[in-house]
Amino acid sequence: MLEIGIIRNQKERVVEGYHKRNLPETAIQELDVIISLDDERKSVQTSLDATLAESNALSKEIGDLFKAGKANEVAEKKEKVAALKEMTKELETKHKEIKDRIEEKLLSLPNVPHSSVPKGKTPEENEVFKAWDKSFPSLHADALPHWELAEKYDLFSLSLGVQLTGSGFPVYKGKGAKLQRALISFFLDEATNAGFQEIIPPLLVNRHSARGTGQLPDKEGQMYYCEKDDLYLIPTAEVPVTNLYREAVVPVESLPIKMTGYTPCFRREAGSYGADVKGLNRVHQFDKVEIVVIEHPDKSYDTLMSMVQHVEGLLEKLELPYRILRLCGGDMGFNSALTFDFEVFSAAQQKWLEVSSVSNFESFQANRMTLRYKDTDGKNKLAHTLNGSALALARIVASLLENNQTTDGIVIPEVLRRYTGFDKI
RNA sequence: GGAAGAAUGGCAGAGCUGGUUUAUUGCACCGGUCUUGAAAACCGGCGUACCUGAAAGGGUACCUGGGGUUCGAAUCCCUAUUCUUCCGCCA
Repeated sequence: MLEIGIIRNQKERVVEGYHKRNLPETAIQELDVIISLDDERKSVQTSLDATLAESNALSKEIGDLFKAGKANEVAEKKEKVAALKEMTKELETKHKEIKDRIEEKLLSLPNVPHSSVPKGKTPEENEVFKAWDKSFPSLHADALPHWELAEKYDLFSLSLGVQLTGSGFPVYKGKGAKLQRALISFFLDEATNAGFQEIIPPLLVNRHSARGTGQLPDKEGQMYYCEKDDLYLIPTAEVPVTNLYREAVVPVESLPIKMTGYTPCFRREAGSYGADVKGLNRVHQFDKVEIVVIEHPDKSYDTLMSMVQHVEGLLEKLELPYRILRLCGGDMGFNSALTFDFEVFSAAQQKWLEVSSVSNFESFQANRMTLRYKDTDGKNKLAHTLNGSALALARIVASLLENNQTTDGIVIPEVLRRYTGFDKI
């Protein structure tokens, strides 16, 4: 949720940013509506506070009269307070109504893109921030896509998942299962070695948490929901891990707070279809190691770059061909101010697969969940939050299988062998 | 699942027979006195959000969340949530 102060004081920057996102003019006009609603809110509060002050004073006088034994003089004052109370009620209702309307409008506005974000509507307009300048792996003639490799080596099965649950819920088996576990351990070890504290969070969250990181109301339809208990299955570890600091005030010295967590992720992916959903390209349940940072506003962009480097390191170590994109305004998520996407090249499918997304949300999430730090001047200020996948498993597995296939098996990257215990599938 | 009790400021912990209450006190923290320095002792300060104001200041709300009674509620009533203890069930 955008800070109302930013809308009031930096309106030009907001408008410019929204143009980069290609928002319709009606969305931009909302800014003025919000400002005038906020003006109204202020003036209503001024009268409300004055009315309350008057009743408070009268009540005190009534108390004093009772004590002085002048109960007979009380009636008139009581009537006055009763009249004030009517007024208070009206003003309170109005005040709440305006506040709710402002909140509702603020919730519907996306974050303001960072100045480096390119204008654009579609993924094609994303900027290649770092291209792959080495050669792609050359596969043998009978190279297979990962879903066929899975069958050939009995690594995972989507049809068994259908039997148990439905489409998009893979069942990993044998070396396929071990490979999952190896990747998770590898990613977690890399993150903890880089100073991220490991967290194992719950996989279901309440609506406050879903709202805190911005999944609600924006992505309600993308989450699995347990109606009976009013809980959501997490679409990413970002949700529980960031919400550990919901409504917290942390000392400035404790920044940055660096956390990592492995969780399965659940996504309904409503509306997806076609070739993109083949194999592990798009599934409803996948494993992911996430990194989350709570940072001082002055340092959040340096931190973003160090997170990008961390993810790059992982892909280097896995020896996968990758590139980094700086997302354009139109392709960037609702909450983000700047996002770098990582894509790995799948040699057998001949296409790039998104395996990580690293973003700075600035104060957008922090404002929604009131996550603050106590500054050296003693004031509480909104922190910045950042997160990134490091990494999402299913597509890494897909590209690993495809890129590393040879005529006599699939080669496991060197760094993973101590986790898998085998060097070839 | 059943029964009883509890939820107060960074922490501990009063108030809870309704009326000089943001709230006794202790610890922590900050400033000062003393000291060569530190500790101790003593003195002073010490919540958050919003409104108003150039500022100093003034005002309002907040004692888990929501609702109610009352001229007036931390204090009474209802409700939700969480925690503790006991009983039941159980990986």
